[in-house]
Amino acid sequence: MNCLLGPAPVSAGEPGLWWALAVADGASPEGSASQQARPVARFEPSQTARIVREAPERLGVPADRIRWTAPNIGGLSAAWLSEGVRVARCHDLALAQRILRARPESVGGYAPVVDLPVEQPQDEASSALVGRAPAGQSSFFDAAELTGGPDASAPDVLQLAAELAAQERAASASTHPARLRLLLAAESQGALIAEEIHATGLPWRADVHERLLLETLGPRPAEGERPPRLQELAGQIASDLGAVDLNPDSPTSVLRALQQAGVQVESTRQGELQRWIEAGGRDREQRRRLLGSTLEYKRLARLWTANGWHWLDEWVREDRFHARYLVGGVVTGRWSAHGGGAMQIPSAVRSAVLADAGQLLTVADASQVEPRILAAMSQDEALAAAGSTPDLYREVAKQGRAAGTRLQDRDRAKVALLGAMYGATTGDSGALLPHLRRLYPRAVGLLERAAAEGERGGQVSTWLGRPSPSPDERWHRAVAQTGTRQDEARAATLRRGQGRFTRNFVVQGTAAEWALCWMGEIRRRLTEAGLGTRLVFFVHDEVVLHGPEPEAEQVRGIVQQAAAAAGRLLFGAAPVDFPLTVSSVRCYADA
DNA sequence: CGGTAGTGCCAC
DNA sequence: AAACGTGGCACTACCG
Repeated sequence: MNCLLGPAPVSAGEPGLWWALAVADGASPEGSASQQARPVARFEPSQTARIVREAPERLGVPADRIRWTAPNIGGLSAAWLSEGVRVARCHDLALAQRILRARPESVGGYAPVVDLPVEQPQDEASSALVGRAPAGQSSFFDAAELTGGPDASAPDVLQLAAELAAQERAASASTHPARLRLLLAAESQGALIAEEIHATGLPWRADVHERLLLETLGPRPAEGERPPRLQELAGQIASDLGAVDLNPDSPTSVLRALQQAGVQVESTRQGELQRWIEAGGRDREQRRRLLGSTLEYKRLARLWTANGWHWLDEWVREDRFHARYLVGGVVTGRWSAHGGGAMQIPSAVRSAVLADAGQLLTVADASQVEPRILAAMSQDEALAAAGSTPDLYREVAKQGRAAGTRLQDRDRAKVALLGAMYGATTGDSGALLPHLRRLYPRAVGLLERAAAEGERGGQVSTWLGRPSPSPDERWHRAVAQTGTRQDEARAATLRRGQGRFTRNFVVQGTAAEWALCWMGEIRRRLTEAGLGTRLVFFVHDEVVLHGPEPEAEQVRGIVQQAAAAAGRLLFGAAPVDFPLTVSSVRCYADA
């Protein structure tokens, strides 16, 4: 049972009111969506949480059978959460539309009934405004509030019903309807999860973080000044390199000073400086001493600027870091994060992530997801066999040795596989590719077909059916331009680049789908078990949960079962395992 | 002066 | 300097 939420139709003459519309499951016959729909409530848009609470009784349906349907569910969910209301299932019409319209011809020529752009979650400033307004409004209603007067262009609930029907027809018309429906459900569930993670927040001890900063950088400096330790290092660099007016924050300035001091590098990157030191032979120690202060400055300056006092002021409130995720924010379907750099919390500050008293953090990290995904997608039996062991790379090396290839050890196996998925052509991984192809023709074949499609300018899809974006008009023009040798070189470079993108897209995107299903399964199981433990953080293939210590053992089991269930959801009787590293700890840094 | 490209580093 | 995928973010240098 779908329950649609949206503005009353203009014809009803109820401006400013919303309706809840019950729509039976399954694709409705064309054009009859509104006839099958039954209005079950009319209410102020600030009352959606109440409507959600009352719905099971009004509809005579258990709460977990109701699929709440609206564009940008995240905005609604934020209001529901603030009133302690959590829903089991939803369908986000905007997120679904973004997936379906990316390649209409593969979903029966889907055309949106109404345009439903995916909205960014509000930043802190505008959510403060929303905080003064009655809770429970959808984001487009907020927009109307802020600009004064109702938004006449906001689609009404009957239009939304027609859109839902169009989306269901599109899913049915796709090559793999069940997979696409799973993707739309998982993406929608993601919107709920992202909002819940944001609302709950990752435990973050500001005092511990501040002590760390004090110990490594010295006391907090006045605004516009460097911390003492960095100031000291700046002086040290200047004297080591014999450059008086050196600005250590300016790569140009540092590079000039380095070159004048006889350091033969082309950039100031850490890796290149390290390589120069290592290349020093007998002089290595001397070189290390010469660049020591520069390298140390870079390390500490990064901590200061990215996760220093400013970051703490801005992003940590009452010992919680509230990560803002954008579901499907990356073209591949990965989540991105907005604000606070949630997807790049460096290991250096994870010691400030500490469970509350009596609680534990359960941290689960999925190992080697992408090669396992590749094995499952390509149904490459040999790679799948490697993927059914805890260390896929080690097993690949074993098979490589047995077959007499150059994939002799774990490191080479890893470099070869990662290189194949990224489209490396040079160096070790390029040289190992033929060996990998010999061992795993189906897996490498899948990657090479995806790359070829990209080079042609075509689209590829993930396992569940998320299409890659088409290259834009400029790309096509540039690729068609082959008048001169330079044109041809440029066209070839662009084609290869697009090929690398589509090659990686299928694997990265399918891995993101697995992770989405994993989290969805975790969420469902936590709810069904009635636990107080919550998801509080997510980074691509890692989840963090926070909850009462006595629940931890059960939670570890749930996280494990959810990973296996995600594998089965995507690939059926999964030919590969998705092993996790799971631990329950007081401190994130100890996981 | 604000916008933006370039640089470099963090995460996966 | 690019090579080998996806991002965010902070800083400098430069441009209109």
